[in-house]
Amino acid sequence: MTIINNKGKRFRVPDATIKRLPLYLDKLILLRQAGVQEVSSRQLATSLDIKASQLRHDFHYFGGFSKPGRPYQVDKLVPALREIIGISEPVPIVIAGAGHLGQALANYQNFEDQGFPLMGVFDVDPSLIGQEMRGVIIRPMAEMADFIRENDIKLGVLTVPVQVVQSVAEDMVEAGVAGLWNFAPTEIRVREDVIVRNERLAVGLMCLSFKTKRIGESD
Amino acid sequence: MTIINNKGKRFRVPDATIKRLPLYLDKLILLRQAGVQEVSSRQLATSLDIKASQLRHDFHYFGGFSKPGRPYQVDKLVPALREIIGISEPVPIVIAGAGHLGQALANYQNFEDQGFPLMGVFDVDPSLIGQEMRGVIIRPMAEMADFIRENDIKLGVLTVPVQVVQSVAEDMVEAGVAGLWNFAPTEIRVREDVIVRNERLAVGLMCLSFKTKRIGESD
DNA sequence: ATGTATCTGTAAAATCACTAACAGCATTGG
DNA sequence: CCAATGCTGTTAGTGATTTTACAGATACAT
Repeated sequence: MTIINNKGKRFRVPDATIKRLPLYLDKLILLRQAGVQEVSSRQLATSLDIKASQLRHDFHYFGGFSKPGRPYQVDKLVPALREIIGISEPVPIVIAGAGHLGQALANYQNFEDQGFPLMGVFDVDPSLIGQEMRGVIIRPMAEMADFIRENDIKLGVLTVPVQVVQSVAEDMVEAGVAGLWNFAPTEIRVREDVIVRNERLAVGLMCLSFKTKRIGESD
Repeated sequence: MTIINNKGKRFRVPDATIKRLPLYLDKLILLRQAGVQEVSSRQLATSLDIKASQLRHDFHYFGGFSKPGRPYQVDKLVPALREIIGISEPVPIVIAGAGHLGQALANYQNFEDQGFPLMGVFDVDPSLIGQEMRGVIIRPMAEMADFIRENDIKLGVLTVPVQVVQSVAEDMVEAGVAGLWNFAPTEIRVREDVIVRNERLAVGLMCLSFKTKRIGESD
């Protein structure tokens, strides 16, 4: 139910396919780091717990990822998927909140590898300000808005306490951010053209627990 | 495509519905914390970006969550969903790796609220061992296996570096864990009756970035 | 009381997604 | 050069999910 335009043309691609593209890309980047050059639809699919035919079906919407008879080439596929997903250019991010979670995310090498360089980290705690993480210095929260404007940052990560997340989110939006990644366990209200992704970690735990209790049940 | 048994009876419930139940529960727990007592299908659904009819359809598989004409009662719904998901009893967890991410998760009050009390945190770093977080003391990694056995822990969280995650995962499985929540950006191989959930945070960032670039496009 | 608005439960219809199957290309080994 | 193998691209068929639509219940205001 989604439309993609590639060089002016318009395709209609199922939502379910769109949702899988980032999974493919993530896995392919891991493979590339491991030095793998070629991967068949079966290899890639089974490692993601889907059928090979589905993967080929997904790729078929975009076409030309490989020649018939030859497996996919990781080096070709990664940029192609990045292009489709819309992250062929690096997408810089900032993090608000340099607590444990903020620092954990800031130290997560993978974001950089996946095309999301960390440009700034902000906090109100004077004992944190000035510390450096991966070459990024923690700055006072008061400087965040200007920094976002000056560097044209479009994605903001919220790892601040739940009490202040609404206000920080508003600052970010005001400064021009187009997407918010919210780790606080609460809803935030912003302009409706701003995309909010609420990361509810507890939901992951529930799914995991659910599955462990159904081992061996008939289907 | 999944079968649920409730008091001896067997129902057939779509996977898609099952996947939404934890989202409902998470949201309802937030509402309960906010003091909300009643919620209509529309209110609950729109806050989760789905149609109200779908929510009612989902609940219909289990039945009896409300009387026709009256909205759902949060206090009734929360335990009912916990029961269905299989987490009506608290599910204790342990965390391996007390780095930033491990500490962030350990300090996440919400897990406790959602029925996943943290029983132990383990690390190899002597400077961390002995520190206390939310009443839980960081212990030496060497004690983890025995602790898991003695306390019959079934869920393990892996926030250790990628180089050692495979080995730590094996220790956990050996000690009796049934589910692993892996935050390391790599695949882990374990007995096939053990459930592994790979938390790929970068995938979330990709989805978010993707959406921000399609604002206003037709459908 | 009675009308109105709001709500859920439910079944049927419409939409969407997945899978199986196979044609045809590429490579390898004899 | 030919057969065997492994691979993708593609389509048609099947299965699953979502949406629509509405009946019947409840509460509230007048």
